[in-house]
Amino acid sequence: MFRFPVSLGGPHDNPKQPQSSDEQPHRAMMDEVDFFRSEKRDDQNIITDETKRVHVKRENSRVVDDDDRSTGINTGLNLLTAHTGSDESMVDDGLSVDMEEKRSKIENVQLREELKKAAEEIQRLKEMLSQTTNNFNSLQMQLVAVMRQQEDHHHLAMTGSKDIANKRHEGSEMVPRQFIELGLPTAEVSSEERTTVRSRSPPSLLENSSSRQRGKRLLEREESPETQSNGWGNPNKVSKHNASSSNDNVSAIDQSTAEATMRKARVSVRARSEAPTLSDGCHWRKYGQKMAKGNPCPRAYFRCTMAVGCPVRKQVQRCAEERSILITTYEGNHNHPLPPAAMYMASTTTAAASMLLSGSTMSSQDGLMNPTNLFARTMLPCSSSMATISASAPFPTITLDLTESASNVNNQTNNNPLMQFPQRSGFTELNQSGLPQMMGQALYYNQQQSKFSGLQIPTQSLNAGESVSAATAAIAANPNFAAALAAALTSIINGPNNHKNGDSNTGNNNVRTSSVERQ
DNA sequence: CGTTTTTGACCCGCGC
DNA sequence: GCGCGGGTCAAAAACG
Repeated sequence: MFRFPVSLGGPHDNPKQPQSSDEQPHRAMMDEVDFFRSEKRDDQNIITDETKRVHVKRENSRVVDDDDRSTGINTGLNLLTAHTGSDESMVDDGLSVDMEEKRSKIENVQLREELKKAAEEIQRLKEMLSQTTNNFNSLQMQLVAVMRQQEDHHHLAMTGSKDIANKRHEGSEMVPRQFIELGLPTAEVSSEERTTVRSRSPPSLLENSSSRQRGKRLLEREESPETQSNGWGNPNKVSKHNASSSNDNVSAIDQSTAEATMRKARVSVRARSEAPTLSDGCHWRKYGQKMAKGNPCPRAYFRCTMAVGCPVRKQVQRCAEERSILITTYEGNHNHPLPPAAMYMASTTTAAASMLLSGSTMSSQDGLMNPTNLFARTMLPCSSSMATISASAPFPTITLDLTESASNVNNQTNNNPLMQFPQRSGFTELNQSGLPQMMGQALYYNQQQSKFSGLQIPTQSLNAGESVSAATAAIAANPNFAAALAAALTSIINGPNNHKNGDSNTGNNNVRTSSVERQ
């Protein structure tokens, strides 16, 4: 049902990648074998280029025969295509020096290079996965919006009246507004609709906040880094300039408004930690510290420094009542690839922000029906103390309370699928910052599912790792790519210590089919 | 020497 | 209008 045009482009743009990643194990193994058997071949070999090539092929075929006689054809193909270069260099070294020591060193260097390549490949796949996840979330939000629109139309048709015509008009507005606010292409939006959105959307965004002017000011501030690629400098001048010339560049304003709005949604994480900050995989630069009223502990302000102009910020403050509790508030979405550890947290903020903002941008007439409340209704019954949503705050905020005792957490996770993943990933250790993101993923999934299943809390739900794996499986038509990506996903999600979830790969198909069935 | 942290100043919105 | 509080800036200091 979903398509992933952006992410699918990655692997297919580089058709070598799946192949190379697929070949890594073979290559390493072959090289080892070559190393131990090299002396015979060196004696037999002749130095001309042609015979070198011939030798390489024979060498590889020998190895294949020794290792796996039944599948000689396939492995032979792999070796012919991928091993020629390294083997040739090895032969050259053996001929020029003829010392096993040196060859072994070269072998080691080659193996390290290959490992490095493999690591880079994995890293690239992880980044692609991160992007895919974000795109997936955005698409999910679009789907929710469309379904909401359909629901509204259905409801309005049931209670047909004159007022309903007006409401329907609002409902038809809603979707394009939603699309725009998500920062997605507005090609589907007609110019007429865009005009409506232009004139009405910004106020509607702020109506839900407690202070319209405050929101307006923040909106102006937050526009500047988005419209200017230079980052956060001189927000006031830029915003004023933008405000004065806003009539000229409507789409830019819409885009910046959407992104600024996205940035306003916050995900707050309460966790016990003796460390000054929660290590979440990102690079942060502290840009300020303030003594907040009512709290003897200072509040520190950080911004992401992994990319120039990244709008993500976080606030760190210790709880006044209990100093061991660290409250970390994330705001915004990263505009750059992330390492896996950071991807977890970033995806949380993205998903949570998407939920909150979709809620805040839905029509205000159906308060409890918006995704934010779907989120609440999905999450809170399971663990009311684990996640709370603050709608009265100036910014919509999801608070994840991770300070519960381990026993409580375990008890809850037994019945709460949302907590399965954190529990698995050892989230009780605060430095394992995977949980919030996993929460976000799982929450998002559940929110969507609850939407699809008639707003019921799913009794059988996907955990975050499975959801990601499911998306991966849905994306990857190429079996090689799927295998490589699944391996990478498993390593990302489960971490190095958790191999018992190796069967999650086998569960991917089930997850995918079940999720597809739901759709 | 480049990067990060510290810290006082500043800006802005809000309430009185 | 004024003070307060939250948030940010930017120069200086500290650090690696």
